[in-house]
Formats: sequence, C-alpha cells, structure tokens
Amino acid sequence: MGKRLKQVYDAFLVLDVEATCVEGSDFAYPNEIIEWPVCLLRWKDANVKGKTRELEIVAEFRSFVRPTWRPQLSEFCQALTGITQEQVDSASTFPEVLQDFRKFLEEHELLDEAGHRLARFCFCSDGPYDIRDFVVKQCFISKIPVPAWLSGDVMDVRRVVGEWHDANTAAAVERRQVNVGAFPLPRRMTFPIPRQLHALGLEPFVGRQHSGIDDTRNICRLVIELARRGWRLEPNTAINPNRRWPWMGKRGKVLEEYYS
DNA sequence: AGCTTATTCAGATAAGATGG
DNA sequence: CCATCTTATCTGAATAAGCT
Repeated sequence: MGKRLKQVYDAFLVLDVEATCVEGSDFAYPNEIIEWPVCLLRWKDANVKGKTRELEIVAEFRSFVRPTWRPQLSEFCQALTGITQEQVDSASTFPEVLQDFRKFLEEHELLDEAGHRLARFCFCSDGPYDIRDFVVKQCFISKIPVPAWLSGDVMDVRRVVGEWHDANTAAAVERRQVNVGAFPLPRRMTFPIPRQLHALGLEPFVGRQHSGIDDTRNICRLVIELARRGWRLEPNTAINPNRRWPWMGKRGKVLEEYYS
C-alpha cells in the first residue's frame, strides 16, 4: 500500500488515439487520427500539505475525427479499431475537434482563453506514440502547429508500469540481490495493457481492445493504481513538434509518390 | 621477468521490435 | 521510407593466470 505523496501534477489527461492504417503499413505511414478520447483525472484526497494518493476520473472528452487525406477507412483499420466509416464521415475534422477539446480544457480550468496553463497537467498514454508521432503527423496534414499545451508534459504509462514492475516484483528484487555488483542491471519490462493490469494486480481489461475510449479508460485504471501505490507520476517522453517523415512535402502536402 | 592464453568488462556496433 | 529503445553481438583493452 502506498503512502501519500507530494505529487507534481494537479491533473492528468489520459489519451489513446486511434488512427488510419492499412495492412502492412509501418511506422512511417501518414496516419490520420480518427478517434480522440481523453479522460481527465484529478486528486480527490489532497491534504493540507498537498500529499495525495487517490486519483479519480472527473470528466471525459470523446470525439471521432474525419480524416481528409484518405477519408476512406481500410477494412483492416475498421476491423482493428471497431470504428466504422459512418462514424468518421459524420465527424468533424481534426482542427475542429482540437478546438472543441480546448474548450473542454477551459471548462475544466486547465487552460485560459489565451491558451495559458491554469494548472499543472500531464498527458498520459500507452507507449510514446500518441502525441510524439500521431499528433505531430496529424498537425502537419492539418496544416496547424502542434499546440504548446499538448507537447509539453507527456508520460508514457507503459514505461512507468515497467519501472514499477522492475522495482517491486519479487523476481526483479531477487534478481537484483543475486547479481550484486556487476551485471547489465535493470532490464525494464514493458508489456501490453492487459498484462500491465495483471502486473498491478487489477482485474482484466474492460471493453474492447483498440477501441480508443476503452483503451483510455483502462490506462486510467493503471494510472490510478500507480498513484494509489505511491508512485510518483511525472513526464518521461520528449516531443519534437517539428519532426518530419519522408512523405512530408511542403506546406502540409503528403507526397503521393509514396502511396499509390 | 617475459611470454602466451584466458577472462572480464565496457563501449561500440548491429539487429530486432515497435502501434493503428 | 522515421526514430527510439532494448537486446544481442562484436571488439579491444585491461587484467589475471599459467608456464618456462
């Protein structure tokens, strides 16, 4: 059981986007975001000294997003994410959804109208990809800058769970004791969400895997449990908003020669 | 001591995995 | 086709050990 801890952040925004893909596409593909699900977590037990342990979901934002470069979803993508063509057809484009999301952040007193931070908040996702890759790609395609409030503080929850696992499991502790002194030292374990849940002693995955909102809610369970166990939650992922991929042409153009 | 061979260790390099 | 992280493999220097 964790002790109460002075935590750095007031709020956490757990995010797990879904994006377009085709069978066999690799990490350089111009993925377009098609679902933007976010849960807002806040402390519910901060004492006078600001020490906390209990996080709770206080709000959810969820919107599908209509892709513009390749508006038609592949069969593969629909099967993977469970998202239908109709759902994206009737959705807004990314810049519009981002505006709505910004309003959400203002309503919850995380940003002011000028986009300044009103509280310390940190985005959380499973793996480093969501903001580092998908958001950066999407902003290029949408011809908009990556908002500063989105690229600052990012925590890869999968990695944190791995670090927690290394530091706390019997196997890892034993390994460390046996190998006093000279050994390659801590190999960090990382694994998919269902096994992360198990590692933290939680009940199995709830909902449908690769559904953005369900993934997001399960990541929330991980973050809440890490906090409950007294683990400090802080950013561990750098974002380069100007990162470029080979298919990026001038002024938001996707070079078509890469994809027939 | 002088030489050779083995062992260890650290750093470099190569290879593999990676989410939607 | 990118970038990053992790693991495995290689390499070379330093060290240790064995031998005459």
